[in-house]
Amino acid sequence: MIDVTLPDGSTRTLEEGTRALDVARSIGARLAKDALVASINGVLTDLSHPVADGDVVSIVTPASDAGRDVLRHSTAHVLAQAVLRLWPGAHYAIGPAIRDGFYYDFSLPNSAHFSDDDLVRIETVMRQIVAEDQPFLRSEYSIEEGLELFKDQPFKVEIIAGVREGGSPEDVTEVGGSVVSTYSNTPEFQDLCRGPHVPSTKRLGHFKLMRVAGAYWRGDEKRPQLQRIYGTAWESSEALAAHLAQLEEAERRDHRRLGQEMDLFSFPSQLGPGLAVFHPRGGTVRRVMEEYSRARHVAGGYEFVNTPHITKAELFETSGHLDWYAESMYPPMDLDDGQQYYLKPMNCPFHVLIFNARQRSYRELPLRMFEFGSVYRYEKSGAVHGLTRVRGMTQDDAHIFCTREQMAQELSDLLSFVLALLRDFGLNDFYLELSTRPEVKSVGSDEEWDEAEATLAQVARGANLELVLDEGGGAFYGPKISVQARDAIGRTHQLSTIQLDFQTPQRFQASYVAADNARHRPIMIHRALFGSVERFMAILIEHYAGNMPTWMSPEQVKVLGVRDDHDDFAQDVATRLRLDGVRVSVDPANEPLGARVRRAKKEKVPYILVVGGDDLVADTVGINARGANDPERGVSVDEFRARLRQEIAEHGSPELTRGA
RNA sequence: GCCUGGGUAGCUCAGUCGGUAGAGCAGCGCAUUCGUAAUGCGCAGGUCAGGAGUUCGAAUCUCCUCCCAGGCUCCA
Repeated sequence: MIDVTLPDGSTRTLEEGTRALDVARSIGARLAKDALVASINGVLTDLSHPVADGDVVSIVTPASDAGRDVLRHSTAHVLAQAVLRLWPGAHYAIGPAIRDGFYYDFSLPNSAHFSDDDLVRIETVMRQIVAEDQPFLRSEYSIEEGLELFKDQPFKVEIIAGVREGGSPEDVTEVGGSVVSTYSNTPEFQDLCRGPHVPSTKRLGHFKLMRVAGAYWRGDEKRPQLQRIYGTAWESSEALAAHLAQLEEAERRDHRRLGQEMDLFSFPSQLGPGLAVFHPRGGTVRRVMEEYSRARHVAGGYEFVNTPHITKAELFETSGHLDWYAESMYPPMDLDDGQQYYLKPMNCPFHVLIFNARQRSYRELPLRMFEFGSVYRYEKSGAVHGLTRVRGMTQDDAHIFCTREQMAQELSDLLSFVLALLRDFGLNDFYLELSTRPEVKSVGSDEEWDEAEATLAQVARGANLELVLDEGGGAFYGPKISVQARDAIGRTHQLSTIQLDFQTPQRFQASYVAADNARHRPIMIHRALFGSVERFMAILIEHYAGNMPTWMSPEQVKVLGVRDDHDDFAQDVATRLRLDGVRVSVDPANEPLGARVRRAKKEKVPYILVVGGDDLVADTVGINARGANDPERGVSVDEFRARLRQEIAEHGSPELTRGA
């Protein structure tokens, strides 16, 4: 007999030769029925795996992160089986579980491609395989046997051979260590895989194939491009439906769609990809964002600077950007005197020149220079995406020059400043990411990097937020903290970045005179809070689903007379609001009231004021607020003005706090 | 940049076999005067992304270019 320990600490005595599934049965028939895989001493295994004396065993069911991963991975195998059934001779590469689903990469005979119709056919076959209730059977082979077994599958051979030659960690994972493990559910289909898998295909079924895409083999653009099929899979049809509903919600909020509908901005094709124009309404949102940011920066002790959009090559040679990023810079303009001029992709070197414009004293530090700096980056044509990835953008960019002694305090003040500003824009669910030195593509000594990383890590830990490590994700000149924010539908966006840089001041030989009368090198902090104004606006539009808080709304109030003999009073109300600084317009009564209310609602105006005969006499308005169900009648104009002034001043968004 | 799929009126879309363009919304005009999500009638609106080719004839077939979408790669 053997003893195993369960997650609650209890033990169970079972016969020798017992499998994980038997442990589940010993706990309960219902659990045994739900069980997908087991975790033995923290390692996920098939249910058929034997347990030994002293093992700690827990049973993994579908409605858990581990369970969903297994479901998705097993569904990917079924996808591959279906594709091989439909396209004999297809080559299959890898098919992991990913967030919300799975994918599998293929190469079809005669360089054929999947079409959208093919997805339907494949899904049909997958459902047949599920209905056939095929078991997932594990086998183990030597590497040589594995090479023979998959001799017609070049991608599998490459993976196995990779393991034999030392192998990348991914390859070892794929294969299952120095033993080649495979899963077959029928003689028809066998796949190289570490596992574990669900006991049988019958346990799958709540999945949907989503799309076809090209993907480079091993993620390397110099390698062949494979055909990738993406799918999503869940533990129940309800969970699947909820996921699909979430995708629809994201589509409804898409800033590109809302930007069009709300007349905020557009991308004229005459300008080229990734180059946006802001229409008056979008321009208003943008202006309000920038004005508020400026006011906060003034209060935060920043000085305002301005720099040109083009520069001689020398500047970016000195900064080092041309060494690493020449490909994603617009090509240079060759001018008459043989000089090359570049559009600027970054503001930092310009700000260093301002620092260097005269001798600096330690008394001036920290010196904080801020600029809404427009930069141009030649993003690959396939990479541009709405306002979130553009070729021309404006960064809310600042560079802080300070001493080494000041930097820890400055960074921690800065982090508080950043979070406060983001909260003012209505984001309040954050975590931090610490990005360290890149393996290639970096400059500077190990000591400098170690000090910079240690300082940032200390500051990040002090913020009392979840902290995630992003190994090797730093800039070439220094490590960074990035602030990640979760939006209203739970997606995360990388927003602000704070980078610590010992290199650029050296490259530009920046210095200040300290109390000891000697020259010292300042350190430099790069930081952008919005990231870019364009991208931040896109994130806010999606966060609010277009219902911008009143203080940011392009139009805050629309006044509607009931009949045209009320239009003069409507104008009067609008004029009084305008004197308060409110963005307001009147929609005259040559259409029925219902039609005008409907239009204003579709425009997402926060307040629709309806004025009729009663209001004209009593100097009141009827308030139809965005997100509210019933209009509020007979509110005095002055009362409404006071409420609105307060709401705008506090940056409140009442319809959100009302839960509408 | 690569793979796949797209581009028809300001927007959303229809357009049969290759026979020369259509709806709804928006816009404009007239009528309507109305208390909270669509008043009626009329008018106007198009180099079918652009160019070349095949054809008696091209929105439709072929090629090239531009732009968009979803991925991959990249993201200072």
